[in-house]
Amino acid sequence: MKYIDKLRNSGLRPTKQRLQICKILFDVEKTFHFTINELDQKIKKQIGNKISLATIYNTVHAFEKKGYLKQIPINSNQAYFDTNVTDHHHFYDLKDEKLIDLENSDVGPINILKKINGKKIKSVEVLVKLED
Amino acid sequence: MKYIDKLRNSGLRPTKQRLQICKILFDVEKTFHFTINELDQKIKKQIGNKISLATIYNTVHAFEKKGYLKQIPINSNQAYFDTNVTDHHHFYDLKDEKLIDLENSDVGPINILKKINGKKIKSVEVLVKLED
DNA sequence: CACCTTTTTAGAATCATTATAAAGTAGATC
DNA sequence: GATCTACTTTATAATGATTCTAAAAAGGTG
Repeated sequence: MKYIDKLRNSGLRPTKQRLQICKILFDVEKTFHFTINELDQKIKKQIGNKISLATIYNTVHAFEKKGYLKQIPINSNQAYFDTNVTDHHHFYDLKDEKLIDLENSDVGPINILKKINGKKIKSVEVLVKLED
Repeated sequence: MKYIDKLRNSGLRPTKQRLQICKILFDVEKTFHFTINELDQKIKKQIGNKISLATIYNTVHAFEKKGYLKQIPINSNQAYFDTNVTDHHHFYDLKDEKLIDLENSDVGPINILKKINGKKIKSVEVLVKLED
């Protein structure tokens, strides 16, 4: 029920596929990071059936637009998404290609002094790359 | 001469193509941001002749590895490189898809409190996304 | 010059992502 | 619940950046 309302309130029809993806993404204790490919695997394993890749892309992008997911800026050959949409940062382990959350309190306040005319700040993201 | 030495000192043979790319990347007052595609265009325009795309990729990656370039972490369909390898940060204008330098002094010190066992910090990069 | 290694190159291959357009479904209206 | 319309899903093709391949070219050393 909760996801039906969530989707309806965002102007997204609560289709079977979207509800299944919601279940996988949001029906867990902890937030997590994923790629489209990893999500596809998870759907196959947990739901049994398969959802078309195009639908997965569509849904993830729709959720991102609605603010239910965010994309994490890293140089990778594929896009990483985060179910934690609160203001926080990341470690990126270059060797394992894994992301680790960095709480805001682990970084401290960041005050951007420079201003750009006519533009406003949408987000401030810190990426800390790790090596061995 | 200076680029010949620079390349030799890094264990890279100073080939015609590498020297031409050095000229374009480092023979200018200001540092700048570029994509492979933009670099390719610039080579065609400034040098006249064409360097194979594969060579441009190879060279840029070699220079990155040697620390003469760095890649900027943003979510884009293509990789952005920076000729400024000093410790600094970026604005990313989401509308224009343009990068703007953010000096360290415009951000202030960032102290990462969290430690990850067995890993050390290679870089700390701040990306500030801008919207209208 | 002769030799060996590194580099360049065109073109093919790869792989994530996006577009297409046909079939299916949700939700409103009667 | 039948009907209609707009929104979704889907398989598949298309795109586009990047990487691979393997043959030709060039650098460097003796």
